[in-house]
Amino acid sequence: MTIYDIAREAGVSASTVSRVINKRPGISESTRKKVQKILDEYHYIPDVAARGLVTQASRFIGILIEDIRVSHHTESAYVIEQEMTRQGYTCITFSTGGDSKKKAQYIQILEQRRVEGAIFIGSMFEIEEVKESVKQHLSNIPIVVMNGDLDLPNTYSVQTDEERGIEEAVALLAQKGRKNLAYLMDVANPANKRKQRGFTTGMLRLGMEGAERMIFAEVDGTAGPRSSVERGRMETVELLKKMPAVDGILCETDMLAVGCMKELKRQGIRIPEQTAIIGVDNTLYGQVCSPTLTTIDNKSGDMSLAAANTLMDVLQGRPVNHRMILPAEVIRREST
Amino acid sequence: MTIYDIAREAGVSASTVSRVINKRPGISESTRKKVQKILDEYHYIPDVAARGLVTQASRFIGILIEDIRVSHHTESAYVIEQEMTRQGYTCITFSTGGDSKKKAQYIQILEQRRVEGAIFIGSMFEIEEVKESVKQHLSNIPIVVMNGDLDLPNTYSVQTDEERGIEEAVALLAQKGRKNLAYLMDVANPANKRKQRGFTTGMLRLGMEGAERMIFAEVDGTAGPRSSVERGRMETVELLKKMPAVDGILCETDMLAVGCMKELKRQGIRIPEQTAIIGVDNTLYGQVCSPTLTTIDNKSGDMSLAAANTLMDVLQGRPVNHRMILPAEVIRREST
DNA sequence: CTGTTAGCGCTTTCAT
DNA sequence: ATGAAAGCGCTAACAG
Repeated sequence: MTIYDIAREAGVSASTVSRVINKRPGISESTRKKVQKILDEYHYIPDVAARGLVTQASRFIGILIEDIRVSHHTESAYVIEQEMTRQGYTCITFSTGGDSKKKAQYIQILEQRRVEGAIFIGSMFEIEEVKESVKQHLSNIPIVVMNGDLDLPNTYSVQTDEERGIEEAVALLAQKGRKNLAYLMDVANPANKRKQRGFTTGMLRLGMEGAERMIFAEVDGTAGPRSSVERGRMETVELLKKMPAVDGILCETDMLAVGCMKELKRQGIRIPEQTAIIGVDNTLYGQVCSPTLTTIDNKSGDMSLAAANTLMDVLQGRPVNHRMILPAEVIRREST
Repeated sequence: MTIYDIAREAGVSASTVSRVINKRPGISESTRKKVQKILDEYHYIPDVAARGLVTQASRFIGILIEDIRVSHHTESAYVIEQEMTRQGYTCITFSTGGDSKKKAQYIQILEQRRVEGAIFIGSMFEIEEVKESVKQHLSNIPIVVMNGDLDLPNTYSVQTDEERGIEEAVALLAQKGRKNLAYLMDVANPANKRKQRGFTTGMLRLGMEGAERMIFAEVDGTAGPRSSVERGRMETVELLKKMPAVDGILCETDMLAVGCMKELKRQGIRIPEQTAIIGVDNTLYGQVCSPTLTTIDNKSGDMSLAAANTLMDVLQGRPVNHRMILPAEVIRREST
């Protein structure tokens, strides 16, 4: 079914049909009715790709995520997709994985599809290869980076102040009388570097010595949820050997914290009496485990909405800041 | 940058450039090199929509999910997207929500985008409105329904035998000496109806009387992960009132089971000594909670792969069965 | 108010 | 081996 088939059937020209479809003014009510009837009869739906070819608008938005299975990424993808769909755009979403070459490949796919804008979810996109690829392939469409920054004329950054959130968490631990704090790290990426800095400054600010020494182990690789739990467990084994007096542990992610708690419980260490635990992300896992987990909520829902809105603003020519920072919030539960 | 710009720059015709891009034979090595050089220089990427217009192939696959935030749906979307991307297709994924009218709307969007195939994830698509909409808008492309069936000439069904899995779970409970079994239900949908039937037959087969009476409460609405946990908790409150002697509870989903366990623990009921619990879905939540949850693995990863493969098979003209059923597996953990 | 024409970026005969 | 021309389904001037 093409517009010509409809036109022939209705005894009018293709442009008239087009006008009816697009609700353009300047058409007699009678022809409109006549054409609409045929349209309905055949359940005609226009080919938006063909339309896009002439209007030069794909109505596509590209979304790149490192791994959609990570729960706060899922949440982000969901919020953005809902919002964009509501605005008449269609989202093309890819889980790129950790590999930077692959990220560049996906950027090419976005160009192939002529997306009108893009959102990159996660600080792992804050790397040189991506920046270069964006310059080459997506330099004239707006791109919003969540929890990261690419610092290009066409990129916008929406972040949560996790660094500050971690500082507050350190303060909370200190206030609870904890003296021997450790920081458990997950995968190395820019956002996590910022969190780590938050721990260091938080410690220094409270006059706690040897912050460096207390930072634990850095691991490379991909941050799958299942692997993070296991890593948390293993890091805790090591931690307890090196620092038996530890009484407060700050974990870079909830999943890490969940693994950490598993091991502490296995060794008969009571939470929070002997050791307090704090995670990051405010996932459902932190509510499901027991004791329930104190966590730093990085407001991924708010951030996602802000990202979607920012993109729409740029797309519709409204003025927008290139950087936007939302506050994080410490959510207190049983583990502290 | 269009193919004509490249052609002019290289001093050849557009068709020659097209031939180089598509690696067609019958072109001299020298022109190929010359053209390729310009192509690389300008980082040229073809517009697949324009290509699709002439080749009549969008290379799009549509994916409809009720809610991508439900963890086994996320997993499915991930597996399918990876597989399809590997095959050169691009996925357009939508979270449709529970509303059946909305589902029909999304089907229209898939037609607008001229997807070449589609996968519907979840039994909630097994409804008349969807079937009608598919007949009207997607009657000539292959559609794979996961965990459900639409029973149309162009639809294919891939399912896990959860019914049988539940039967086995009932047998496990009986074998552990449990006499007073209850079945906690989540949201009403076709897949859950099948599970419920599994419980009933499982009970009857073991000669356990009054199966009906033991089936608990049916709730309508959307099955968000957070709401399911809360519902599990509340249903358990009711259950313990009506059936204080309950010593084995089968929950329709892990999330429900997690909520159920939360309440049992709150009331000081020991798991599994006093009451054994079994969930469905084999989510990470079941590994994170304590005690860890015995669950029925519905193999969503396998099912997703099977769905993706089935779709590819049809797309490439290989013979395919219209129905495919995979076995479920009971995973034993601490809660039994 | 409606039809004719051209063209979006690409591929594909058909000539040469 | 290469180019010219037509056309995919649609919209957008421009006429009338």
